Amino acid sequence: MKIDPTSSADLSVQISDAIRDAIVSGDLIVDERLPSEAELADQFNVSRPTVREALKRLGAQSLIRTQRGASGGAFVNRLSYTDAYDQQVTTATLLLSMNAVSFETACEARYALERACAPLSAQRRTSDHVATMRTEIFRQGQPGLTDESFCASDVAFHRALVDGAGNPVLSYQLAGAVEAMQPLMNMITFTARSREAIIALHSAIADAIERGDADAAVAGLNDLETETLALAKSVFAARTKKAGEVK
Amino acid sequence: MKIDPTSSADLSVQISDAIRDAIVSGDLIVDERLPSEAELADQFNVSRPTVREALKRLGAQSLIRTQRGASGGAFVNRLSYTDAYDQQVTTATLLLSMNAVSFETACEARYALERACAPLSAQRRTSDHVATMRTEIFRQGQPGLTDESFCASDVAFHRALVDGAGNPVLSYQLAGAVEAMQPLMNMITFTARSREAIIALHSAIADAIERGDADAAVAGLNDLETETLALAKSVFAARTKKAGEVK
DNA sequence: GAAGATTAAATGTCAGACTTTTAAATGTCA
DNA sequence: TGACATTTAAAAGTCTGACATTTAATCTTC
Repeated sequence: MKIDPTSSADLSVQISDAIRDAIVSGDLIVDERLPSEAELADQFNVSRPTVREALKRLGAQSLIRTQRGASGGAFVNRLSYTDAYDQQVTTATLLLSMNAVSFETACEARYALERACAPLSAQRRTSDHVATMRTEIFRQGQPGLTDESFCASDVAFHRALVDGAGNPVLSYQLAGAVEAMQPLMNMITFTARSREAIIALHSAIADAIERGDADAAVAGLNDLETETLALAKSVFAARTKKAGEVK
Repeated sequence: MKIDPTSSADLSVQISDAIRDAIVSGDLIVDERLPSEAELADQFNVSRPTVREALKRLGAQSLIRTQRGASGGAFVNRLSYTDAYDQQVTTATLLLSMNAVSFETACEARYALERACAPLSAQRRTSDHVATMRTEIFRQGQPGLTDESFCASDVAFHRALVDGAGNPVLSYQLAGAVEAMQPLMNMITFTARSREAIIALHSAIADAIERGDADAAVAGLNDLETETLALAKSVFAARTKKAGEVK
């Protein structure tokens, strides 16, 4: 690992890049301990704060973890599904909120991806997954549930559906699509009637998944997408009209 | 934005969390300038290096960007699709390589997701997308192409297919699934015959997309998945046998 | 008014010291 | 001998204060 002191790039960037490359290429293997900050500073011929800035950057991407105390230090981190999942969700959420992605676009992407999981889920889901879906459906029917809680339960329902496919890579990929939609969904007010409609569709989907009927599950997701889209459209239309009246 | 000096968490972590929350919640808006490092150090009652570490972490996640010089500083960054795309690809690649994900699992996830895009792509693809697919198919047929280049072209083909759906959120989500597979694909040696088979399937898919035939496109992807899986299985089997002989 | 020189503000870097955490080595006692 | 307390040292975390570098705005001069 070497850096180029004549390069215009910041030293700490060069250092974090060098270490990142070593990790990605496999030169540094999982759980291997990096030299201490002081040693790294020596090796790269920079000061310790500069090394630290580089390490912080790597830590932010879960590429390393640090431990204090004797026999502590920076260790190459095994990127767990949970870490990747979390990163994925925050990135997707920010992407959607910062780029004014339309409800339609996000919704389309989400349901397209979920339909991809449905056949696998119908085939492999365990009873646990079905139970979770049922539980969430029941929760969604409880009176007095806030819109936020309703949305959160909706996310949990869809996660169970996706996890039912039994493919962790798929679950990870879907994390962003499913969870990042929540802030957008939270902008919707659910009337008692629209909740009823959604719950009915959820039940149909859960039934299909339980009896291993892939086609019915896909069809159910299609219906749910149509319903969600129509609901959003009517809510936004009402809001625009109201804004016009106020003006 | 406040931090709790009695908390056991590292100060720089608390600071980066506080700023991150401010960005995610919308308290800080895109392109807004943060106070200078010295001012932040004052506000949080910490030293400048501590603030800098926090900022580096945020920079690593593309949440902020920094500029040197007068009227420089840290600015809230609009997370672009390209930034998100890149992050997604590196995370997915690392996740696969560090967790010994089987070829089958990754392959299944990838094709499931691609099949989700196919119908949309068949409906909306522009002539550009079709042209890209044709170009890559042609390239794949060139003699003397290395296995790596063949894989890279394969990725380009599939990206065009996905982009054809005209949904940037979908393209972003698929980035990880498509590109992270490449290192796994690179482990495969492609014989002339297996290349021929793949190219034929690619052509069939491109044809289907061009004439707007969603079902045929999905079927083509199915065939391609089967072919890829069989190919991988035979390659790995041959390798295992060879290793056994050597022993 | 435009080109160039100056200035000031901000990040980037350095050096060295101190604090806190933590595991391991050491010591003590039953 | 073995379990428990104590010491110790290594490492990350933090602070202070300084200097270097970059860059936009301002000032100066023609």
